[in-house]
Parts: sequence; structure tokens; C-alpha cells
Amino acid sequence: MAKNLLIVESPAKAKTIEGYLGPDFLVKSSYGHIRDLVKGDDAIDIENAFSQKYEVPSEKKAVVEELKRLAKKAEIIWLATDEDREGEAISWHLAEVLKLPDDKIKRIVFHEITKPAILSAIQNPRQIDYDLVRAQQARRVLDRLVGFELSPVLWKKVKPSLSAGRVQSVAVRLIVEREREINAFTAEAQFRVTAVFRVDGKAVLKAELPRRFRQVEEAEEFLASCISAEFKVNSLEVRPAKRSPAAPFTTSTLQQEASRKLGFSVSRTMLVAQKLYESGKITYMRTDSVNLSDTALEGARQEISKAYGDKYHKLRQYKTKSASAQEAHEAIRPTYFGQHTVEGDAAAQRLYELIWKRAIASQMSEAQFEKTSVKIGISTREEELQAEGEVLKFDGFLKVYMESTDEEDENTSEVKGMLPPLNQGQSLELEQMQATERFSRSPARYTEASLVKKLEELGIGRPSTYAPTISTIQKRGYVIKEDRDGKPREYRILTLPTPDKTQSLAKFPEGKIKKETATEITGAEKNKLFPSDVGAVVNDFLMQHFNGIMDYNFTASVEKEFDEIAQGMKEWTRMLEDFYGPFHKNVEETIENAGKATGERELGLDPVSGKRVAVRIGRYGPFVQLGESSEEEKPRYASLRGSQSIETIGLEEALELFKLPKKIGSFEEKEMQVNIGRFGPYIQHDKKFYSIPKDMEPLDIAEEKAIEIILEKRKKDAEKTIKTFEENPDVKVLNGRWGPFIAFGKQNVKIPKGTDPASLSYEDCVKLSEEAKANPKSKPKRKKS
DNA sequence: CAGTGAGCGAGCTTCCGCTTGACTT
Repeated sequence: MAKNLLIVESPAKAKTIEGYLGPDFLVKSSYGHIRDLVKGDDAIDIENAFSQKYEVPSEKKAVVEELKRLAKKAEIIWLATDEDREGEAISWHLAEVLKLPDDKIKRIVFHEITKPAILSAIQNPRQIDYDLVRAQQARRVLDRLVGFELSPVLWKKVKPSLSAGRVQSVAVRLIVEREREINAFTAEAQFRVTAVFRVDGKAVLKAELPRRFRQVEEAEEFLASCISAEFKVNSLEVRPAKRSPAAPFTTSTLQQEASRKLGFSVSRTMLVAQKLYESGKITYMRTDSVNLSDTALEGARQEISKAYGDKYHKLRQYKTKSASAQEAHEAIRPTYFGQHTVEGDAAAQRLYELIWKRAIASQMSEAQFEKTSVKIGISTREEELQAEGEVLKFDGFLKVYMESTDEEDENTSEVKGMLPPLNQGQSLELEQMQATERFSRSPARYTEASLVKKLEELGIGRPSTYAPTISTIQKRGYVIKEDRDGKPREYRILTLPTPDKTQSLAKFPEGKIKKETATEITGAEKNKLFPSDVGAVVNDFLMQHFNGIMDYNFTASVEKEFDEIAQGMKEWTRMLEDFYGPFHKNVEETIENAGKATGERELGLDPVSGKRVAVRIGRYGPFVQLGESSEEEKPRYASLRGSQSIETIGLEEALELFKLPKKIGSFEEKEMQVNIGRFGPYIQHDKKFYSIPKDMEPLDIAEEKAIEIILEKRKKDAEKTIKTFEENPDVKVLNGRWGPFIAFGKQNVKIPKGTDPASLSYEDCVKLSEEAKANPKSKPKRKKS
């Protein structure tokens, strides 16, 4: 039996470490935290110095029992959890739950999973740092108090089951405020002048006027003044430039880059990364550190020299910028730099490749350029046109990796190419000059990944919680991730043309400026985060009553206090008292005094009936109310649709909603009706529902069109049907998305492997259905009734 | 896959951070 039991947080880590240590060591994992505050409201005794009641959750019982058993037999228990606040607390919980006496405990830490690092850690054990543990308890207690006092206020004042918390509420705030900025934004038009010159008879040199024109007349005047102008190179400047690689990935930068380059959601990224980690391909994927271990630096150096040559290597040590970083792990990197690709599904391969490239590139030399700026004089004007070119002299890290950006600014997205050979004073022949109307752009909506970036900048949340936070705010219905169509927008283009390419512009007959309008699509969004009305109402409520918690600096300021506790400079109960006193008073006052938050907005009067029209949120979401509630008459209600919001909807648009449901004639002697449901517009006919294609306006659908849609759907259903039964029309064998299955009334029944769906009899279906009923899918739902 | 939206009251919801399964449609 091993004399030593070493406990880490992650089982994958445990497996690796076991290989480094001899048979005297048994290495096990705690699977993260083993205890948490009890579920209900009595977890924290506020009167009694915030003393906490912990319990081992049921899914952790087996782990704890096993560790208990092993700890009993071991002489020394090495607590090797992560070197941060949470890790220290896990060690303390282990000591408590496993009832480990102080003289059997040795607390050790290491930042990289290598044999020398672990052996050296074992040479330098310490005891549990209780100040750090208290800092964690303060963090845990504060989060529970905030979450479990604030959420019930929302249940009373907005609607049940909502939630609020130190992290999620600020995440929602960012999205709500950004949406309002976008709504308040008015695009300003400016004319941007570009010119193309011919050099040696070829149209090659593109230049731009640095200044923009607000008025179309100014732009026109500028172009007109260029008609008979001569152009020449006023100055030519060549200077070297270089670009350095980005640091290796942290959780947040990996999520951002995987979103931009691979289109992964943050949760998908984490799922795939977890698999790569478990199979030993990459280091730990939940980290805020950009640091690489010495062995990693050496591994990267060797690989770069081997694959690209020594001159491509440059040793770089990165420093983590974020003040909130706890740096218990390395940056995310491949375990072995020699392995350029991995097996597995496409997602794993692509994510690995991204991680490998980024980590390798981070140890490579700069890319070197030669930048040329040209200023072109116009004989008739003071202004100069500018052209810029770039030549790559040495690719350096660009050989493997190029970081992408969120902003695809039209001014920078044009790849700067090489310029033709030019001399100072050289005359240039104008091919074409254009003034194009361009519009200023509103701030960008958040994607999941750009929200993570922002949260990290604010020091809010941790690598392990970015993905869960984003799914929480969506699950609560505060935020919706979706695509939205853009709107067409016209813009003007003024062109100075040369009708005949051989003819110079000066000779162009009347020098007429061609004016055109073109159309572009603006405001189209893909996978962006939009606030819901509930999100906005909850946000405004919290902003009004709990300003302190909603402050972007709240986390940063409590973190500072947690640090002071960790350093033994501050009493943790004192910190909590100072926070909780005023906070709790505020909660009570708000419950007492605040009215219901509905976000109600009056839109005006219905021109037809003269009744009041108002929007607000209710139990079932945002809706319009037409008329007041009174003895004689009830108001009419209509739910808002799709992307409509109580904040932006207008009177006319709101009244449109009362045109539905609408009867549109009959078919097969049954009435048809159009309406809009949870999944979009549909036609209802004979108790059945037929969804209306996305590109059709439900209000425009007439009898004929509706019948067409019904028949279409019936045809499609018939194609999907493999078999029906005379015994019971509710039972069918259908071809589904995942293959054939039995539709048994409302119940879907799987067909066992190896069974030919076409050969099933009605009796078989009944039998299979009953079997399925007898073995219901056990959902891993935590609960007790 | 509709509609509903008053008010009562029982019993429920809820936080953040650390980990990995066992679930399938």
C-alpha cells in the first residue's frame, strides 16, 4: 500500500503525475470542489460571524468516500490543488471532510506538470494558508448573499425564477447599454475620395484623400477641380516596420480567436479543448496566464529551429496584463510542440491547430516590412492624395499564424500591397477618381467571445465561469443570441470618368461628373447578443436600486479586499459586515418601497378607437395593451413578435399586432386562421398547425396561398412517412432527422438497431412504445420532491 | 406551436467557482 496519497483537482492531471512518481505515491483527484454551501437560505449564519454550513453534494459523495478510505491508510496526504484562492480552499475542505490531522498534511503547489517541477514541489511542502482560505470564504459568502438576496427581490418586483448576481447582472448590463448606444446612434455620412493612377500605362496606384467631405457639394467641387489638374509624386518615404506575435492563448483569448476563426461558441470551444486536454494533447484550458514553462520554451525553440530554422526563433516571456489573474496554470499550449496535428473530429483538429500555431508563433521572430508612403500633389489644390504600400521583407511568425481582429474596418481590411516603382517628382496619369459616401458605424454588438473579452478586462468572472455565465444569461431570457437581417441603405458615388482610356482626363469633353446611387445592406448581424425586454427591465431595476453591485468596478474593489484578507491585512468577517449591513438594508427598503417593474411605456392613442396604447412586460413576455381595464370593457392584448422590443416599438407597429389572429377563409369546410406563435407565424387549420415560410408576411397570406402551404406540408409529411397503420391513425413510422422512428401519438419511440422499419407491424409498435414507457429516459435532474 | 395578462396562496425559483461525466433527441 502506498504510503503517500497526493490529491490534485483534475483526474487528467492525476494520471500524468502518477507516472512521474514512484510506487510510494498514489495520485487521486478531487474533481474540483468537494463541498459547497448548503442549498437553502440557512447556509450562512449572519448573526454568528457569517459562519457557514457546508455539504458534500450527492454527485461528489463517491469521490469523497474513496478519498476518505485512501487517506486513512496513507501516512502523508499531499494536498496538491491549484495555487490560487479556490485551490487553497479545496485543500482546506479536503482536510476538513477527510478529517486529516495537521501532521499528516503537506500542502504543495506547482505551475507546470513536469517531473522536476513536481519533485521540487515535494521538497518544499508547506501548511494550508488559512488567510487565503478565508479570502475564498469571503468571496463565496459574498456571492451567495448577493445572489440569494437580490434574486428574490426580482421575483417580487419583476417575475418569478429570475436571477441576479455579481457577475451575471453586470454581463447583462453591458449588453443592455450597448444596445441602447446602438439605438441612439445616428450614422453620419461623409464622402471619401479615392483615385487610381496609371503608371507605365497600367492602372496600378491607388490613393486616397486623407480628408473627408461632409457635403456632397464639397465632394463634387473637389472632383470638378481635379478635371484639368496635373498629378505628381510630391514625396516618397520608405521606412521599415515590424510586427510581433501575440501571446499564447488564455481561456479568454482562445474563446475569442476560436469564435472569429472557427465560428465556435464559447461553450463549444471549451468542450473541444477539454477533450484535447483529457487526451493529453494540450495543457490545462482554464487559465488566465500567458506564461510558458521552461520546458515549453525549450520545446518550442527546438521545434521552430527544426521546422523553420534558427532565425525564426525568438525567446519571449509574456506577462499577464489583467490584474485579476491568479496564474495557477500555464498558458494554453500543445503538450508536445513536435506534434503539429491531432487525430479526432474536425473540430478537435482545427482547435488544436489553432493552439499549436499560436503557441509556436509566440516564440518566433518579428515579421519585418518595408512601408512606403507616397504623397501625390494636385496642381489645382492644396490637398495631397496619399498612397501606402507594404512589402514583407521577412515573414517571421507570420509563417505560421496571423491573429484576427473583431473590427473589420473597411479602411484597414484592404490588404496593402506593393506599390509600383515611383520617383519623386514623377507625373502621374489619372485613371479614375471617385467620391463615395460612407457612413460612420455604431458601436458593435457583443458576440459571446467579445463579451468574455470585456468581462476579463473588467476583472469580472474567471476562466472556469465565462462559458457558464454566458449560457446563464441566455437561459434566464435576459439575452438572446441570434441573427438579424440588415436593411438596405442608399449611398452616392460621384465619378470622374475617362471615357476613353487612352485619352487623358484633361481632354475629357465637358468633364462631367457622373452621379450614381448604389445600395448596400447595413446592420445585418450574425450570432450577436441582444438584450430581451426582460433583460432591460431587470437591468434598469437593479441599476436604480442596487447601483453599487452593478458598478463595473464592484468586482475589482471587492477583489482588492479579498487580496487584503489573503495577505492577513484584513479581517474577513469585518469586510463582510461592512458590505452586508448597507446592502441588506437596501434590499429591505427596496422590497418595501419599490413598485413593480414592468418597463411600461405609453405609445399614444389608437386613431381608430381613441383608446390608450401601452407596452410592458408581463408573465409571458412583452405585450401591447389596447384600452384600459374597466367594468364594461376589457382591454385587448397582443404579444410582441420576433425582434420587436418595448423600448423601440412605435404606435403604428404596435397596432399592427392586433390584426392577428386573422381568419382567411376555409379549406375542406374548415376555417383557416393565421397567427404568430412561439416558433413564428403559422396557419391553423383543422386543429393542425402549419408554419409559414420565413420570407412571407403573415398578414399578406390569403386563402389561396394558405391552401398551398397546407398541401405542401401534407406532401412533405407523406414523403417522410414510411408506414401507417389501419388500426390507429396516430401511429406512424417516420423518417426523422436521426433516422427512422415510430411516432406513437405524441410519444416518439426509437427503433432498435437491426430492425427494418418497413417490416414493423402495429403490434411491434405497441410493444416498443410500452417498453419505452417502462424505461423512461432518466434525466440527470438534481432535485428532491 | 393557440389563448393568456385580476388576485389569492402554496411551494418553487436564485449566486460564483472548481471539476468531469452521463445523458440523447
